[in-house]
Amino acid sequence: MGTVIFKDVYPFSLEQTLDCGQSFRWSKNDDGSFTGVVKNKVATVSYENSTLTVLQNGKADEKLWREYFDLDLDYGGIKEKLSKMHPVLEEASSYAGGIRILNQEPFEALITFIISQNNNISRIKGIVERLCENFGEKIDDTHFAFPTPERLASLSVDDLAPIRAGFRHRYIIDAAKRVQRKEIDLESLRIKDYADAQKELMKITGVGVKVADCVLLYGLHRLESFPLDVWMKRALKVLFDGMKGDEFGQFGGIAQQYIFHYSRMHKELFND
DNA sequence: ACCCAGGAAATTC
DNA sequence: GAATTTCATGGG
Repeated sequence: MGTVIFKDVYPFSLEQTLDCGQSFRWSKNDDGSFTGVVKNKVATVSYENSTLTVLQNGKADEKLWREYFDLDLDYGGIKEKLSKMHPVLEEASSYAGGIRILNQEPFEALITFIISQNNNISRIKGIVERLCENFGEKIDDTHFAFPTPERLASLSVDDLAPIRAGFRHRYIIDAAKRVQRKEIDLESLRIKDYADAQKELMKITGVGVKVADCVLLYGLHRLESFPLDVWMKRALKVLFDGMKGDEFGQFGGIAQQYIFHYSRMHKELFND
């Protein structure tokens, strides 16, 4: 077992970061810590007094967790900037300001957000769990790595029946095959022109604008991405007087997460 | 039973 | 080409 400790981590909230619909692989423990799988590591993460502690299997990997939790970015400063843009964003930033945009693996982000379409978060988690149990490498008794593109590309649509993702099965296979054949190089999308990167992802059957934006934000750390789902469309209309997603600037993705979390926790704002 | 879900493809107008 | 319907499944 390895332990990694990060001090003076602020602003930060495990709950807001790991249970806000950007990753589907973390579960909360009774003591407030979270346990999940990143790459081939099982980790239990806790946060107290501005100290983030990661307990993982294998050798302590400081760099991995620093990147995963985006600890080198100045969220305090970004929060301040965003707060000046709009009064409701100031409110949302103050409410959900502990969120970090995770650096998830691009392929995992691609597949999980394909699964997310026309679906609800609790069911998405179940499907992703079954996907890993069935096709991911076993790490310990109860934890499995996310399946590789090669493994998923080797499957037929029917092989995915046990995960019960319905019409999305063929989308998952198509995505895995394109990545495995290197028709799509996910890493190259980190620096590509945003519209081109979007277009590239949308070659995959089952990937439209919204899923592409999520992959770019959560898998490739394109912080200007502003995914528009049903919640966000509602929020922009009701709370932001019809503002458009591209009006939030280079850290729009962070603003989007603040607004998404704030809106989900304040459903009463949308009872018209 | 019903409605909806971090949408996108397929069909119809 | 734009608007509507369909797609599988199950949480609430």
